Amino acid sequence: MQIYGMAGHLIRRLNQISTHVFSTRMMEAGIDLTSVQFAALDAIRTRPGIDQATIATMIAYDRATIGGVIDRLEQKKYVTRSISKRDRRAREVTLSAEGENIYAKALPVVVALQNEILRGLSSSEREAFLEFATKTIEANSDENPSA
Amino acid sequence: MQIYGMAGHLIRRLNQISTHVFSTRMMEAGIDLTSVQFAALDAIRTRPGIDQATIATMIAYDRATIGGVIDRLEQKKYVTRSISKRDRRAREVTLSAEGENIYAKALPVVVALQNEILRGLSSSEREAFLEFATKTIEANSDENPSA
DNA sequence: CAAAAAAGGTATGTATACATATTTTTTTAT
DNA sequence: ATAAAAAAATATGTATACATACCTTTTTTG
Repeated sequence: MQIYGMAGHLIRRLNQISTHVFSTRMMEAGIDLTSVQFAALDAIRTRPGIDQATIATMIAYDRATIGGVIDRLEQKKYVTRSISKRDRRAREVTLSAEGENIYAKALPVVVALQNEILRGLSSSEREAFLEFATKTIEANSDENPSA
Repeated sequence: MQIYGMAGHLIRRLNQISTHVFSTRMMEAGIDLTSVQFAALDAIRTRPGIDQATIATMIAYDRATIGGVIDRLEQKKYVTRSISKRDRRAREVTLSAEGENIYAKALPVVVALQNEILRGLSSSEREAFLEFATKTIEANSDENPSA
């Protein structure tokens, strides 16, 4: 087993843990949202009437995935979708009242669970970790803006 | 947008970058392996005749996912699967000659791309990052051995 | 302005990723 | 030794995740 100490393996495990903490805490709070769905709600809330391609860019996903995510948010009545009058290719997505409610309910839970993900690190270590992560992401975006 | 600085979001982006670098470099090298498939080959190579549940535990996946991964490795002729004589529930998985070859071809590529993922960090920062990641994973495994 | 390029969305296909249920087989407990 | 519990696979269902192709609409360009 040569892979245990590799960056790729460790990062995948971190993401696995992060996702697990997220779903556990949301479930406990009685909130039916995945982390992508929450991120999408967050983007839509910031820019009401946003189109799907912009949501995808903002939260770093591809259009196809976001299409499916918005489908499910629409099914749950958290967002509404309508064809834009300015650009008939685009769908304008907006939070419903239920969407605002679930977002307000979820936000404190989501904020609280962030430190839980990094449990095991001290405050200063957490800060350093997040800084290294940010730097890594920036470096890779510079190299490959499409990724 | 409240999510940009959150641990969960940054970790997902890291994983996205990591996966992207992995597939790009493997593709360039003419190797048809995903990161999970490589991890599985690595585990099988370490313990020839290993069963799927043990593979899953070693590389931190669930059995259902690994079942599909082994299916695809078998289709590509990189592994062989047979019912264990000691335990007829279990499938003994072993690398084929082609599997050994592709592993040998892939390993240097995989090793080389690890630092590329963390480009943007200095050597000492890379080391610190990997240490923080390891610590985080350990802390979460202690809290939740099943995760 | 008409052809070409680009952009938004959807469709399709592949590969995770994991929860839950089911089947088969083995192990444990009485 | 037998019923019960546990374990290994597989099956099923849901949700990413992303590449590629396609359709429609808009923008750009000659």
